[in-house]
Amino acid sequence: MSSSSGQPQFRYTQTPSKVLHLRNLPWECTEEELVELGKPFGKIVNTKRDVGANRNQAFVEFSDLNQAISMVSYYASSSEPAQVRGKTVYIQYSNRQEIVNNKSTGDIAGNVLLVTIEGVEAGDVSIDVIHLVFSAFGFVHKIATFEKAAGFQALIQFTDSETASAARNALDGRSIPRYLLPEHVNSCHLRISYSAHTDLNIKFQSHRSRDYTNPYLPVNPSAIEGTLQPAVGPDGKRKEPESNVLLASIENMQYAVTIDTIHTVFSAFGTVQKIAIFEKNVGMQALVQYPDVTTAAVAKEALEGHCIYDGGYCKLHLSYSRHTDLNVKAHSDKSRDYTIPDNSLPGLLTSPQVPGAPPAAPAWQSNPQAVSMFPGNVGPQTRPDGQMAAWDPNMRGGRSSFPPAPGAYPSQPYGPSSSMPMYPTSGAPPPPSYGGMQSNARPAGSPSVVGQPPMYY
DNA sequence: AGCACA
Repeated sequence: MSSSSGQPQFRYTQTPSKVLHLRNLPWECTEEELVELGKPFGKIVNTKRDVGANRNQAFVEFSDLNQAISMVSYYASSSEPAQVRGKTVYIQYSNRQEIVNNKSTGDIAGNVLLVTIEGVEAGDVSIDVIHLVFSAFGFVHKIATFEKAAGFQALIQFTDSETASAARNALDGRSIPRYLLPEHVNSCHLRISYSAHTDLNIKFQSHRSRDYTNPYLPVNPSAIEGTLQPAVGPDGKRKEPESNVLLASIENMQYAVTIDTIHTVFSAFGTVQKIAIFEKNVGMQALVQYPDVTTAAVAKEALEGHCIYDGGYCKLHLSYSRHTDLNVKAHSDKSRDYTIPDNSLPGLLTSPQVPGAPPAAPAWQSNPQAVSMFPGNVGPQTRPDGQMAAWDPNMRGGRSSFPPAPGAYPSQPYGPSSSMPMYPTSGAPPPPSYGGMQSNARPAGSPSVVGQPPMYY
């Protein structure tokens, strides 16, 4: 099994922030010590201590970004590390832009309620039911739901604390009416306190979050948030830390591009773990997860600006996603998780999973899904019956093309000689190793047609 | 030695 192999990945290239993340702090490091540490570089206006499982991390926020930059820069080049009580302290930019002190005990009335729904699974209570229940007390602006150790929780934003208080007083300790819940739910007590939030930051309408004040907010197709637009830093430059997950935008989509197409294309560079596709305006986007950043970087470099099909069709644009591990259904029309065996497709050539066996071989050695989903030589014009050829394990290296969805081709814009898609070599194994930094060299057997002129543009 | 509340 190759479930997201490796350790959690940390980003070493970080966007500057006036908030710094400090770790390896001594036990019970005081706020004064933190302020003292930052004093040579600027004014620390906020801190948050006792962060992390060991409570030995902290955040400090400078009044100005440049002060934070100077501190990070100083210790990056200093021979003496930052220290507190003689203990080396490791300093990085935080991945947030400000410290939010959440020392609310839940008793200070605010316009946002924190609702814990006891005794239910997250899937039992829909966001629409929550909305219905709490709308009885006033306009619900936003809802965000999440699962924590405490259980299924929701943040519910009202206009003001008076409305929130009314809802809290009426509903705390009560239950959601049974008729609004699945039959198997027996008890459903609400425990309500106040959140320290005043305005929730909802990025997408999804099954877990809603913004009722903004009907134009994009709908998130599969709860994959925050990856659709590359983030833009304060200076307007794209900040795009490397990631093992690529975001592929497909432009000029004259032909149908399926998950299988994506899988075949990207498998040329390594094991594809997961894929999610979704529509974006008129085009299409895909998130493609590799086991590691290096593989993703190679694929990104090799594929950027190239076309899946000859003739400038289905041009790929790659960027790094902020995701590192996609949360997708194993086998739906919009997603695949190749890291878990798919038993729903009998006849699919899946290598037997022996307990304790070494992880699956790299994609170029054995990629059953990719190969099996691409029976060879099934081209748009090559099968008059329009049927997919049966999978033939011996059919390796043959040219194949992607059978388009019926009606996907409004016309045949070019002749047979040029109609060969670019990535049909499902059976032609790429070289055993792509480890060498061949930079611009396209790996043999990677998306290109054997015996055809190169079709990269 | 690795990020706070989704």
